Amino acid sequence: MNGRQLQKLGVPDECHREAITAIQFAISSKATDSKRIKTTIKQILETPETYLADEHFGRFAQALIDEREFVRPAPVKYETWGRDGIDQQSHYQMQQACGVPVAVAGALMPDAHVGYGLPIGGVLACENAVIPYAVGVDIACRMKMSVLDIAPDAMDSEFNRVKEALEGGTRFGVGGEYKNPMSHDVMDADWTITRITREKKDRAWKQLGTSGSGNHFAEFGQLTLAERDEELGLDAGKYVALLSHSGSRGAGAAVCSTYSSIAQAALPKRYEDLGRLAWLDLDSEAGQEYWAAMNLMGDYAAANHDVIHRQVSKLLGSHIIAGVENHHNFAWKETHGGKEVIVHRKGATPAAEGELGVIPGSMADPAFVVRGKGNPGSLGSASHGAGRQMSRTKAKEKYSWKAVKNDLEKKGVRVLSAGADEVPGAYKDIRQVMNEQADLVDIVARFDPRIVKMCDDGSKAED
DNA sequence: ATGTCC
Repeated sequence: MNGRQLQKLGVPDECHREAITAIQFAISSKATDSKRIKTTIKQILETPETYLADEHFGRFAQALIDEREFVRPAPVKYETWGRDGIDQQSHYQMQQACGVPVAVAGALMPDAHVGYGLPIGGVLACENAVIPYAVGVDIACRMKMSVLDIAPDAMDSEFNRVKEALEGGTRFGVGGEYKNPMSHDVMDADWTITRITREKKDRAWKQLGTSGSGNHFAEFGQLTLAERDEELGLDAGKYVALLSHSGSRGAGAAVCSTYSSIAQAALPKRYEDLGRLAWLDLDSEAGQEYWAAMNLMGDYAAANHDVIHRQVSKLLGSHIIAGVENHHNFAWKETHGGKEVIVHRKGATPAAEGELGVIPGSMADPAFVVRGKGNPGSLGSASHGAGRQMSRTKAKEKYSWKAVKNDLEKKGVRVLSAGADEVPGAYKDIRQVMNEQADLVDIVARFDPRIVKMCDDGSKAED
């Protein structure tokens, strides 16, 4: 008897394996034959309780009862920051994520918006399991800020030199790569830990020092500290800083899709609707592979920013005197409520007590260097930006890039290239978002963008 | 956010 025949008889998919085992056992021990088996199965389906002690069909009967009694665990509760600015669809996604059977806690950040699987701005803690799409496509998408030893007025008086350093120090575009790859220790790491990292190593090497597309950027701006910060090692004052937003590029995306496909194929039938929220048990082979690959992508993304900063500062003939950096698409083993859990932050900044991070606004609005407060409700997290208030398509319809560019120049922000879908008006107000998460982070310093480089989408930044 | 084979 095959799966199709079992299905026709009304045997639930979840019990097919037990049914087939039982039938084979019963036929081989001559307790039944292929002519009578249909009738037997029908009888068991009617009253499984009476077959529990049956030598051949007991386990099948138990599986049927378990299946009938199964109820999904209720979704775990999650706290939301900035409730008014978050759409219903993001809440729907977060609720569904909280219904994943391995989920133990969740939180939604004030910049939340819809994503694949877990919303962007979503934080989800799971027990001994990892969800590739709760880390995100761009594994270890992250921020890095370097404070340079040059005077703030250089961004005006030596604009061309600064501009050339920015343009020469990184590269944008989906397939963006270098013909002659940069050198970095991360390429000496073991990339054979998984098939996909082994296959993508060469491309990853060529993509070292690149910025990608979408909301990624590299920019110069003025960093302002109202008072000295010991950890940063900076006195109160104004500085020039380089801020970059990039991730693990093609290699990270390949790791995500490879392991989410494995997870989705293994999704139990009763959880089929969870789709991209499919998880991998950390004790499974695939789970361990993903974890190792994710961590390699973390090191690689950090190296990617390292190369960008090294190149830009070298071209400028400057030195790095201080810095802050953090992943905002990643999963960590952490202890919350006395229990070790896997905390996924997808578009969320780690904000444990005392932890430094960078939260960007938009090209016209400040980024903030923040220090975490370790709020247990957000699982020690904060937003990773202002969050979109408008889709990319809508932003392109509503705004004329030329007008926006002129407006920005009046505000003292020079955009070397960008897409019309990244206009400041497409984002929520970062100051309001910061107010909404005042119980998650303290502001340490403010960074005002001055010279901005993003991926050109075709709608020219140059007139 | 990425990159083009089911």
